[in-house]
Amino acid sequence: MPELPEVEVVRSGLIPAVTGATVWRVEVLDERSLRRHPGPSEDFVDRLTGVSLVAPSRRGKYLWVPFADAEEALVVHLGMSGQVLLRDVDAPVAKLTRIVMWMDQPAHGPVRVDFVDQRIFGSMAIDRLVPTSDVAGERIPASVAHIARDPMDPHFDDRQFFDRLARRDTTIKRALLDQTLVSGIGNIYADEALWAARVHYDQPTRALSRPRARALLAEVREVLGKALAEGGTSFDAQYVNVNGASGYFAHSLNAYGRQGEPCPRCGRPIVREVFMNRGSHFCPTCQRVRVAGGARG
DNA sequence: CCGGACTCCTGGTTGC
DNA sequence: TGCAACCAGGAGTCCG
Repeated sequence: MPELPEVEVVRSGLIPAVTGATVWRVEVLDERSLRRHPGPSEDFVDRLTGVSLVAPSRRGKYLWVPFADAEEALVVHLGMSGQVLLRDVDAPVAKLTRIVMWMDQPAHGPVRVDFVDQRIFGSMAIDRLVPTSDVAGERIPASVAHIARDPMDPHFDDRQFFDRLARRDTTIKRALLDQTLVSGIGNIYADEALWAARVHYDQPTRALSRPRARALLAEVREVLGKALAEGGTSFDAQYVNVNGASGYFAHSLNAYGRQGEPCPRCGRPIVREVFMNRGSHFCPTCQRVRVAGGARG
């Protein structure tokens, strides 16, 4: 499940290949990967063929490559299983490849960018760029404008986040996964940050004290930052690859996928419960629901 | 505003 | 061994 760190690895890997590149051919092998493109695949191909690209941007789990005209961008979401692969122009096309783009980059020469996606929850689309509501001169695809800034964004407003969190009548993991409140966090890093901060996934946000909320956000940044660092070290510039949980970050997980194994902090077994139709991994000893004014749950 | 159900999807795993 | 059922879940939409 690609989350912020994995998407950022893809973004940074794409920089040398696509910045200043001109697209000269596009082939859509599976139209389902264009589900979020408003129009038929011919429209996607026509609008992308011949354009020049600038350096890719990211917000949360969304990635986009603006066109040099600054009016539109190629928007990418990896979904559950999406990968962006850089290949030689005549390399064989891998199984499950949904979209293939050929481009020329002045310094790097010809390159092929393949969008591979097993489960097809990911997508590519062309969308117009609109100004952001909070930073002058900054633009974002219209379809991404509703997504909140991520915690690694220099313009992320901590205080506004805490205020919105406190005002919400919901529980903390639901809030962490709500991309309109804070973006980039998925199931894996939510469980990891909650474990690190000793917060139960079903903790009501209104009963989460400001200091504990502050500590949780710090752990979110710690977890994402660590994953970014590990992704950065294992990244091969010739081959942009994302494998999510089974990929490079799996070995450093404390809670996610470790049900039955001892909690690295207290030694008691990690438990997995189904919450929001996905697995929640936590230590029932370290992570307890607290109600306002006391400890219990 | 909130949450639950539903939808999209298929390789790998489990169970009989 | 064969095959069906099940599982993983990001995000949008609809509905109560």
